[in-house]
Amino acid sequence: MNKNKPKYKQIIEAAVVVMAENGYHSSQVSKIAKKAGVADGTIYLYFKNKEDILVSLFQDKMGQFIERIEYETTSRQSAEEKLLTLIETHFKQLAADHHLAIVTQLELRQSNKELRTKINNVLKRYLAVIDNIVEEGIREELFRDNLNRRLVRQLIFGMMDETVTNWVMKDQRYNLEEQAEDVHSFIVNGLARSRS
Amino acid sequence: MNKNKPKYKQIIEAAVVVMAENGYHSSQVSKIAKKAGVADGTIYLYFKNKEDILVSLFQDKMGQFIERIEYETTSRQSAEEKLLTLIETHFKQLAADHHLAIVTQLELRQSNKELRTKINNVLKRYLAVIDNIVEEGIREELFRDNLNRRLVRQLIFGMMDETVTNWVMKDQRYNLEEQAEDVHSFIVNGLARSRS
Amino acid sequence: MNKNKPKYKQIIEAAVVVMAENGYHSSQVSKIAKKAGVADGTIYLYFKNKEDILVSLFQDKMGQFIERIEYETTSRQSAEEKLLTLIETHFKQLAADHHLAIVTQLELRQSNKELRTKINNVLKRYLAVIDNIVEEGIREELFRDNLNRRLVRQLIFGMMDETVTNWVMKDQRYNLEEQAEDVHSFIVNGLARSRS
Amino acid sequence: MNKNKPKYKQIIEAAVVVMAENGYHSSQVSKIAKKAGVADGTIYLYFKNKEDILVSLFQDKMGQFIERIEYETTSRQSAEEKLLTLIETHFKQLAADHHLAIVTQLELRQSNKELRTKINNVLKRYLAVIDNIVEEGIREELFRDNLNRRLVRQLIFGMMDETVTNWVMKDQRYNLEEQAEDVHSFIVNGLARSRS
DNA sequence: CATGAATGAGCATTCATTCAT
DNA sequence: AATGAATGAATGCTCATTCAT
Repeated sequence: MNKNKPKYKQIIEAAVVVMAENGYHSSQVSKIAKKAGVADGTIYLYFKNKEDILVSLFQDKMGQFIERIEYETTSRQSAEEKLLTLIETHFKQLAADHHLAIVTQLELRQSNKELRTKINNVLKRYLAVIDNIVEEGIREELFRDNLNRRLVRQLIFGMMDETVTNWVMKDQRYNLEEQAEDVHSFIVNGLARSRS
Repeated sequence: MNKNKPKYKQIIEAAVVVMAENGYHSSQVSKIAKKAGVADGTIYLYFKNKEDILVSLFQDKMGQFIERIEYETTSRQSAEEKLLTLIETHFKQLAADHHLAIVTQLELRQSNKELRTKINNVLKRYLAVIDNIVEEGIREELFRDNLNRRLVRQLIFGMMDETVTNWVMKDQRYNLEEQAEDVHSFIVNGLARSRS
Repeated sequence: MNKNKPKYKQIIEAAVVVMAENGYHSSQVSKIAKKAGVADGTIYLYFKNKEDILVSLFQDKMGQFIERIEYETTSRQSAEEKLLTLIETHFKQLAADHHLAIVTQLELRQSNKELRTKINNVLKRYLAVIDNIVEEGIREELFRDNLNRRLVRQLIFGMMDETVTNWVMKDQRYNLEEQAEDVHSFIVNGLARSRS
Repeated sequence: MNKNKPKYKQIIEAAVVVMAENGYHSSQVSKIAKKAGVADGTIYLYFKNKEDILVSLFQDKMGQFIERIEYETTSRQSAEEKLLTLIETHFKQLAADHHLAIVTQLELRQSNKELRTKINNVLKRYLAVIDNIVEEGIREELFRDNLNRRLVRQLIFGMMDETVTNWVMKDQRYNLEEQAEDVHSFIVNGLARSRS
């Protein structure tokens, strides 16, 4: 399997750095190859084409990203705690890797619809994690059950995503992780069973 | 003033259609000119360059979009009603103009950071409208005051935006406006003063 | 006759200034029209096309230029004096009109071969003036008769032209007229009957 | 070094032919590439941009041109002989390469001031060669020393240049080399110490 | 006579991908 | 496996000229 060879990872890492530093439209294959320390042609031994680099990059990085969130949330007891951990871990990971934050929030969104569809497929796994927590909250009778479930998970994702994007657009000048608590509070209240 | 001349509007409308049908990167100036029924060079009598068409398009369309929302919400009594009207009007307008929905949710986001910054400036006005409603809700003692206000308006925008984007990515196959109520409920509950 | 109407002259004068200040390739018809205080379309009531402006400009300005030289040289007695006067008047006129110097020595030479052929036709009259002086010098037994006559007049023109061009290329920073005497001396000696 | 690779030379040669046959303004990069038998993009592996082709062409060709003149004149004994050899070699080389003659005398002069300045820098070396011969003539007490030296070398260059340009403008219909003797005679007499 | 809005042909350059070595 | 020289398609913008008013 190519994916475990060192050059595969070298190219992925180079692509993240090049794209974060130069932007999507200035990330030529030759620039990525140079940063990775390989010849242009070598790229094509590991990736089908340029788009494949970007999709692989996203799969690779988001795979780890989601695994980490799954790992951290599993150890929490309640849905409420799990949700807080999910938000905190989401923010923490992106705050810890500025290059990745720029790439996922800004640069990869400049790709065409086709690439974005593939990216959305990767995100499905994340939406499932969110959904599981919501379901657990409903079972715990913490969350209400009268909202469209598919919608709810999108809303939760949309809130976190918009928060991170704003932080990146503002050049990461303030502390992202501090906002986790408010986002969590908003969501928990939003989903809470109505006052009786 | 060029902006009121008929060709200015023709070109804007053509740009929306061309971009919705062909995608951002296949929207050549010549294609827009042809669809608008003018010569290529005529474009440049009304717009500084290609980017200026897109910025103008967004300002023009979002200007009307926001005005409509301002108009509809003003007549409502409470912050809660205003918020519902805002969400409904937001969804309704995009549901009514499929081309515009594709352009604002998918295509224009493929632009570079510079254009996206200009787009964000236009959106500030919308964020202010949202903020005013939140503030009113706080005065009415309907909404709580213990959340970061800048964050709250972003969260609300992010929820609506993600909802619309998903609907567009799913090829507008379901009814967007039906989701307004759940989004509204989520937000109102999310901001509600904590149970006492 | 169009050529005596005031707008004809306005356009010619505007063309000289615009070309001297902006260079040949940045001298758009619209710029000339603006400087002349007329509409773009008006240009075409007085000139067949853009090239016609430039040819007319050259004919007009060089016509006066040569007339002045003819006038000044006629009053001189000997061929030697006439030649000095010709060189001095040539240099003096261009030194007195910096715009014209730039246009004739640098900008108009960027035109294509066709235009330069027309320009050469205008210069024929000047070459004839030079030739007459050379002929007179031969008759006076001041100049020798063993050189190709067509060549001689070209050489004399080439010397003056190169001198002026260098002065313009050096941004007219030194005194052009001071060089007339040396040029004259070179030519008179060059044509002198061999020592006996 | 790119300059010694065969494609570099192919492109330069193609540029000379294309420019001579089509004129400066009709010398598209694609035309040069086609004539050189390479792809358009290959041009940019060897040259920074279109102007760089033209500057390189001039440096390359004029470098050889001047070297040849330096080589031929060195073997002559007196300044007078050297000057004749210089003129003859100047004329001979351009007469032997009709394409190059058209390009240097007509087409390259249509370039903008910036390119012409670069061209003038290349010519400085030629002016130095002329100057050395003049200096030698003065030391030999063949030439006089009472003329501005910078002016003299310009005048000599201007005479040869004008002669060649006229020959090219007349479609090279007569024999250029035959004129060397008269030009030489004019210059030698022009610079001769005054009769005593 | 005069206007100026409209026209549309024309071109340098980039960069993802290939393939002979 | 790795290289990197070569490829060639694709496009935003300018500006001389026209012509309806």
